[in-house]
Amino acid sequence: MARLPVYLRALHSLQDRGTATVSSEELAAAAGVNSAKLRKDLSHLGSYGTRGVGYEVQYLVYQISRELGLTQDWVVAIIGVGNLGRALAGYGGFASRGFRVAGLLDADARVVGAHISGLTVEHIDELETIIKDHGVSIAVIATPAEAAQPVCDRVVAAGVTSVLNFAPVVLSVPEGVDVRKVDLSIELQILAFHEQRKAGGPMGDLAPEYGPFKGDQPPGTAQYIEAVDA
Amino acid sequence: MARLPVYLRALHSLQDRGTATVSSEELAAAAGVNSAKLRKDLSHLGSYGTRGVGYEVQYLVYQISRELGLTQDWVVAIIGVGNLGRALAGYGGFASRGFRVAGLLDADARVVGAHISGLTVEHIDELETIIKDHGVSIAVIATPAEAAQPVCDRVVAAGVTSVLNFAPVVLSVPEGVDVRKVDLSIELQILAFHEQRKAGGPMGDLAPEYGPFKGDQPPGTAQYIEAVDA
DNA sequence: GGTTGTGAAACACTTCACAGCC
DNA sequence: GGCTGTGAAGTGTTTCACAACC
Repeated sequence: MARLPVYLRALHSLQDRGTATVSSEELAAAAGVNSAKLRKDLSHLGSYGTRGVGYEVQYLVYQISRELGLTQDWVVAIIGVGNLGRALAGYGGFASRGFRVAGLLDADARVVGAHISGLTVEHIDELETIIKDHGVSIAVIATPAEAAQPVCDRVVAAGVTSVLNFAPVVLSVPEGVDVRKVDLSIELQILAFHEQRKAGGPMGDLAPEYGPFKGDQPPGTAQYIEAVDA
Repeated sequence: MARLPVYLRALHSLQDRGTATVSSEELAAAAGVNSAKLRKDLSHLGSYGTRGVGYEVQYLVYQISRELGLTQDWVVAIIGVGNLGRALAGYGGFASRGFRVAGLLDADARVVGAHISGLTVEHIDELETIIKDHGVSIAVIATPAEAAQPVCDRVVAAGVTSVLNFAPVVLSVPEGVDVRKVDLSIELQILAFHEQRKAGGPMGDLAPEYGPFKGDQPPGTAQYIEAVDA
C-alpha cells in the first residue's frame, strides 16, 4: 500500500516528540488522510491497535517498516551526477531509512573522481561492476533524457529490477522490472490546471464535464525529493 | 485529468519526429496507458479525433495545452537554493512550457546574490515583494523540512494558491490552496516494498491479503524532476 | 466512554465491446 | 476496413456506520 510510507513518516515524527500511543484520528490528521481509510489500511497488516486506546507508536513503526521491507538494507546506485544527482546523494533520509548509496556514476570525465557526500563519482563504464559487486537492487536515473533508456537497459541487464526515473521519458523495461518516475513538469502542469480553474480562467466554462478536483493527490503519488540548502 | 501532461509529452515527441496524425493505440503505447482509457480521457475534452483516421497531433497538442492552462504563462518562485533548488532552476522544460521562474530565494546569506541559470538569488525577506511584483502564482518549496511550513504560510499570506512541496512534511494550508508534494524517500520505499515481494522476502507469505501490485503508478502520480548533468 | 476493525454502501476508475462514422 | 466515442460491465477504492472490545 502506497500510503504506508506516509504513515511511517508521521509515526517517526510522533516518536521523536515522545508520543507513545496514537489514535487513528490523530495519526490520520498528521498524515493528511481520513481516519477510516487509515484504519482500513492498518487492518491489512494485522490487528495492531487496541480498541478504546489506539495504536502503540513504536510497535506500529516496526510493523510498517517490516511490511515495507525496511528492516533490511537496500543498496542504491545513482546514475547522473548533475545538480539533481548531488541533491539525491546528499539526502540524509537516505542512509537513515534502510537505503545505502553504493555508487555515484556519471559519463562526464569532469565529474568522475569528484567527492560528493562522502562518495567518489565513478565512470559509467563501471556500472555493471558496481551493481554486481555491491548487490545494487535499486537504480536511480538522474541523467539527461537521451541517456535514460540506454542506462536503464544496462542496469536491467546487470540484474537491477527496480528503477526510479527522473528523466522525462517513459522507460520501457521487461516484465518483472518496476519503474517509478518523478516528473516536475507534470506536477507543475497539474497545479497550473487547478490554478486556471480557480481563476475562472479562459477555459473555466468550456469543459464543464470535468468537475472541480475534489480529492487531494491520488494514492501512491510521488512525494518529496529532497530539501537541501546550500 | 492528471494524465493529460503525459499525453502532451508524448505528443510533443511525436511532433518533433514530424508525425502528423496518431491513433489512440499508438499514442497510448507512447504514454504507457491503455488505449480505451486514452480515448475516454480525450473524449472529455471534446471530439478531436477522426474515426478511421486518428488524432491530428498538432491540434491535439493545442487542445490539451489549452485545457491545462499552458496557453498562458505561469510565474513561479523557487524558495530554497540548495542542490535541488539549483536543479529546478536549471530545468530547461520550465521556461519552454509556460512556466517562468521569477525568483530564486534563500535564507542563507552565503548564497544570496549568487547567479544561477541567469537569475540572481534573493534574500527570503524579499519573498512578499517578489510575489506581488511579479504576480507569482506557484511557489516551489525546496527548503529544509523545518523551514517549509513557515515559508508556506508566508507565500499563502502573500496570495499564492498553488504550492509544490519538496520538503518532507505535510503542509497545512487554508481551503482553496493546492499543495502537491514530491517525495523521494516515499518512492524508494514503494520500490523496496515491490522488490521485497519479488524476492519472496521475509514477509512474502505473511500478508497474503495484499495481492501483487498489478498496475503501474496511479494516475496523477508525480513524475520526473529534472535531469541535469554537471 | 472511547476507539478499533469491518461489513455494506457509495463512489470512482478502468476495461470491454461495439455502434457509429470516416 | 479502420478507428473513435461511449454505454455498460467490471474492478478497485473510499466512506459510512456500527458491533466488538478495552
